[in-house]
Amino acid sequence: MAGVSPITVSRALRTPEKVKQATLDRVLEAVAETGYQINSIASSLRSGQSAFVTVFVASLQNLHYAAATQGLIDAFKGSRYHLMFAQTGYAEDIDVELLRSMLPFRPAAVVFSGIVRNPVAVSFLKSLAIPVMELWGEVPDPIDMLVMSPAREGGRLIGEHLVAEGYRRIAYAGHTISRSLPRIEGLREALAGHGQDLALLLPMEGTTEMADGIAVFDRILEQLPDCDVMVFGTDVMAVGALVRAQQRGMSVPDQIAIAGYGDLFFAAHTMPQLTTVHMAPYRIGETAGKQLQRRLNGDPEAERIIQVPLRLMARGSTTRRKA
Amino acid sequence: MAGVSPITVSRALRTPEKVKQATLDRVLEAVAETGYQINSIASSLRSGQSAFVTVFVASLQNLHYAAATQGLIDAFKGSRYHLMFAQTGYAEDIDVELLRSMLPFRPAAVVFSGIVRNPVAVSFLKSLAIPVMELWGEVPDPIDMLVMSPAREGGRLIGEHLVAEGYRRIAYAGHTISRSLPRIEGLREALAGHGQDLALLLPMEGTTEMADGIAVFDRILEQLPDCDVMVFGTDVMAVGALVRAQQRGMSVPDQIAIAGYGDLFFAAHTMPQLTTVHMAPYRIGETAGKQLQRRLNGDPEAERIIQVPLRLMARGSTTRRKA
DNA sequence: TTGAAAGCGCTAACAT
DNA sequence: ATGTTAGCGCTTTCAA
Repeated sequence: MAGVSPITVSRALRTPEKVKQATLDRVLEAVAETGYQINSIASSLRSGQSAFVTVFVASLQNLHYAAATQGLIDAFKGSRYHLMFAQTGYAEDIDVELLRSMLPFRPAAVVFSGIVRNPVAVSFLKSLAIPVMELWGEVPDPIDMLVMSPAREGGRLIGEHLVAEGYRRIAYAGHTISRSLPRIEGLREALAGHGQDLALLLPMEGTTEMADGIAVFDRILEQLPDCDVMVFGTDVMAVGALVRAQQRGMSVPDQIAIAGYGDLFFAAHTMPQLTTVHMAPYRIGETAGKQLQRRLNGDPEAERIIQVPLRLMARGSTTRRKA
Repeated sequence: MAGVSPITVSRALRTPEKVKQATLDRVLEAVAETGYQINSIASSLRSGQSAFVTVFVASLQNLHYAAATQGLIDAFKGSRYHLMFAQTGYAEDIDVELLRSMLPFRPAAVVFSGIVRNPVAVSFLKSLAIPVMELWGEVPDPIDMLVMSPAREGGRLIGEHLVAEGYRRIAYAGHTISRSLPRIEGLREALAGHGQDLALLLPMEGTTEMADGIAVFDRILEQLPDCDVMVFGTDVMAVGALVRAQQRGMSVPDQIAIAGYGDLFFAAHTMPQLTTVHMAPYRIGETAGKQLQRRLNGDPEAERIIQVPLRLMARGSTTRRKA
């Protein structure tokens, strides 16, 4: 229709600078008129260049993961890459079978909302020789690229804050393994710097819903009756604890202080407002998407490891009205 | 390696029943040994059978959408289809440009987390002749398939409940257009059945965050000082209002009752617990995924329109201790 | 039950 | 600056 060969159309669309202006105009006009849409499948097959980035997200019902995923989507908006959901699974226990299931699409890169720990999966991913992006975790040796939230620093910030506020009988409840471990270590380091330590460490590796916070509040007070502050692995549990404190008529923070982690949307609106650590999950995903694209575009400057800073949100649930 | 031609390998993997057992065994062994992975791109190109389902989700940071998306992902787990994120956009104002951007991948179906209203987009989608799944909305004429939450019924449930509890000066604040309109209509219908109507309708079409609920609480009382119950379009705003009531020292529900919509995870844990309507968003996505697969597999029984029932969660924020 | 030939729509490589 | 040829890896079609 434009009186040119197929390859010229291909060039007009992919590398317009290699086509004479007049030809380009005719091609584009014909494209517009016919509503021609390139067939990416054929294009990928011939060029060997896949346009897919596979994304492993454990659960979109986790607000942090959802926000990070949205940041990732937004970062890829307008790019030539398209995001594909993988058959979901927790990054921590991804197995090779799950990874193989994405291979038929020859993804250009893979993103995990988490850290891949299974050594077989790790070496498999390395063998693929495509960019691999991990999120969140504080690990020294990522598979390839990593955008992390410095959890150890987060724990330290809480610890310093609690010591400064004069708390002495400190309990922690929540996840203690993998992603949460550095946070607890940071917390204990900060306490140790002032000759203190956690008075109680209550590991809860399963779900952490509001009801768990409500239940664990009582358990902590049973095991540590003179506890003066409870630190939770997630804001959701912390809010559960706030509710339970109110139910039991205990004043927060005077009789019992409460801190969370994550700064979810309600944390600034509880009564009292919840002390927590802000992680900027959207920015984590967005940063990961941008870095990954630089890498995919062959930018040699693209850094492998990026930290997204977090911030202590010291609020009323731990802030004592000084006497 | 198995001593057979490529086509036999193809058959062994796609239609094993058409291959002799002995041959099949040899092929599968060779596949296992070599780690052969089919190239889905080549497969799709030749067969014309796409393995992609494109998903338009406005925002994963919306808990309902995130849950529905997770349901969708889980429903497609283990199937031959893979979900692709579209360049996000609100289904309500999707334009044809956005739709065209997915065409290069020749998707087998499209899913919208919402209802497509733009008439140009609607006719474009119809012209594609692939299954189109819309979610949530209560519309009589979906493009193709629809899994909906009967919002009119939801509004009616709230209305009947409020009348039964004896409320008279009823205010509604929140979205009033598109998806929210049937809910308001249902609410007003229920009230009308008892000779009542909304005393105040406060349209809020933008964001609806906790801070908005806090702010709008005051606005409602300014405009309707003798308001006895506030109904909000989302639980998030309703919780903001709960917080504001407590700040102002107003007892809920005695001085002012509050109801939300959506039954988010915190609704059963506020003080008092929040009256709201449960929508089962995960189930909406999951149902959509399952129905769509039946359709893609050519099942003539696959229904086009499915309702996922909702449930009134009458809780303390509107339940008067009867005298 | 298996295979040979052809071709899906595009683009790399090599002309011109 | 444009075109010719070939072929990406599979599966459809037809044949044996």
